[in-house]
Amino acid sequence: MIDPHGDRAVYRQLADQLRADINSGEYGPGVAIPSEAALMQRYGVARNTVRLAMVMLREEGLVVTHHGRGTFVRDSLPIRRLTSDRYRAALQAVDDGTTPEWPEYRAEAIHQEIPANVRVAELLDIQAGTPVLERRILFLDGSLPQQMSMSYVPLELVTGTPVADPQREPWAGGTVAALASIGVRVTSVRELVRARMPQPDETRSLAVAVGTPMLTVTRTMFAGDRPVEAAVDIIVPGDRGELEYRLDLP
Amino acid sequence: MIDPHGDRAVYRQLADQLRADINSGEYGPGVAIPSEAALMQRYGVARNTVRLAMVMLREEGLVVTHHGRGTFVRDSLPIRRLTSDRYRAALQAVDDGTTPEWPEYRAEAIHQEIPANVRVAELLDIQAGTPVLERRILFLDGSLPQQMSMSYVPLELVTGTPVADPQREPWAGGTVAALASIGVRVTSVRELVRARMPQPDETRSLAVAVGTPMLTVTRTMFAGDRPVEAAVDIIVPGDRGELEYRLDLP
DNA sequence: CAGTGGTCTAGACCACGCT
DNA sequence: GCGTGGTCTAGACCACTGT
Repeated sequence: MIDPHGDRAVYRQLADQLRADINSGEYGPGVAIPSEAALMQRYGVARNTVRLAMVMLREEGLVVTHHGRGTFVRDSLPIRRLTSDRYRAALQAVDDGTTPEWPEYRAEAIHQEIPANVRVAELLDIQAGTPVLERRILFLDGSLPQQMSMSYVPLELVTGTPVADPQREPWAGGTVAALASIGVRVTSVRELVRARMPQPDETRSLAVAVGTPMLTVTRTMFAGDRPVEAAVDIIVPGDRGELEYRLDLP
Repeated sequence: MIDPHGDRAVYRQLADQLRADINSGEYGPGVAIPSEAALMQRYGVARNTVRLAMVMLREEGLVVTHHGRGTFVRDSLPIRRLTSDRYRAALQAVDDGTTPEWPEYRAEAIHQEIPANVRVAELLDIQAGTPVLERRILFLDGSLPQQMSMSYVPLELVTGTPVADPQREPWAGGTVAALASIGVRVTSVRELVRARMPQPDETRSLAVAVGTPMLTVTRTMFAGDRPVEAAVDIIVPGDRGELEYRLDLP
C-alpha cells in the first residue's frame, strides 16, 4: 500500500490512502478514522509522519480533529442559501403591507454611532469622519454562527427615526425593509464576493475548523445614485453557506 | 518575546510574532522571512516547532514556501473582477451588431459531445444521458491560470450550427453571444457561489499555493424558462479573482 | 559548494474526554 | 485510568536553488 522508497513522500501516500478511503465511503461523514497510534503501527511509520498526513487532510477540509477524542471525517453541515431575491421579496412585502419573511436567525447586534472610516466613507461616497450608524451583527442558527457582518448607514439618513433606535435590533426584513419604513427606497444593490482564509480570531468567533474558507461579501445599497448602506464584511463560513444570484437580462 | 511556559503553545507564539511582523510591514510582500535555522537560533526552539508555525502561516495564506529558496510573505496578486454586467454587455453588443468586448484571456478549450451526467441533466432539466456539448476551458492571464470551467449545452440546441464547431473555440463574447448568434436569446442567469479548498490536482492545474481558497460558481442560463447552458464548476482562485453582482430592484 | 526547505525517526511529556 | 490528539526536542538525510 505504501512504498517508503517511492518518489512520493510517505506522508503524502498515507494522505492519498486515507483520502481515497474517505471518498470511497469507507469512512463516512462523522466517522472516526483510525487513531495516530493505529496508523503508525499499520503502516510502520513514525508519529510525525502520520501527523503530517493529518495536516494535509485538515487543510483540504476533509477531516477535523478533536483533542482527546479522535479524528473524524468532516460532516457536511446543512447549507444555508442566501438568495439575491430576498431583497426583492422584502421590498415586495413592504409594498403589500405585510411583514417580510426573513431568515429566523437569532442575531446578536451591536448598534452605535461612530465616524466613518476611509473605506466606509468611500463606499458611501461621503467624507471620512462623517457620523454613521454602525451595526455589527452575528447571525446564529441555533448556537452555530452562520454569518457575521458590519454595516453602515449615514447617520444623517436615519437620525431621529425609529431605525436609529437600538431597541429595534435586529431589523425585521433586513436593511431594505428598515430603510423603506422611513421612506428610503433601495433601488439597486451591488455585491462584491471574495474568498479568503479565516483570521485566527475569526476561527473562534465563527467556530470554524481550520481549513474552512470564508465567503466575504461587500455590499452597497443604492437609492437611485445615492449609496444608503455599506456592509463591508459580510462573512459566511464556506461550509455553512452559499450565495445565489438571479440576474435578468433585458 | 516568547514564553516557553506560557499557556499558549510556543509555535503559536512564534506564528503570532511573525504574523504581527508581516502585518506591521516589517516583512513586506515578497520579502523573505528569516530561515528556519535562524528562527531556531533566535528563539531557542527545535526545528519542528518553527515548522509548525510555518504551517499555520501557510494555512492562513500569509506566506508561501519555496523549496531550496526560502519562505516569503505572500504577494498580493492582481485581482480580476468578474462582473455580472458582462452578460448584459455581451447581449447589448450583439444587438448593436458589434463584437462584444470580452476578457482578453488566452483560453485552452476541450470541446466534445458526451452524454449528460446526472448533475448536468438536472440543471438543464433533461434526461440523464441526453447528448450535450461539453466545453472545458482554462482561462489564462499570461501563463497564470485565472479560471477554469466545465460548461454544457444541450446538443440538440446547437447541432449543425457554427457553435458546434470546435474551430470556433473560444467563443468570442462568451456563451451569451454564441447562443445569440444562433437565435437563442438568454433572458436570465442564475449563479450559485460557494467557497472550498482546492483538491490536490487543482493546486497543480491552477498553480495555487496551499492555503488558497477557491470560489466556485455553478451557473445556469435560461432562455425564458428553458435552461440552455449549465456551467458546473467555474473555479476562480480566491487570490486572483472576485465576483461582482449588480442587482436592480423594481 | 553552502544554505534553504522537505521528509522522517524515536522518544518524551502534556491536555483533553470518556468511562 | 486509559486512549486520544497536542506539543516539543534532537538528530538525520534528502532535494532544490543559488553562487
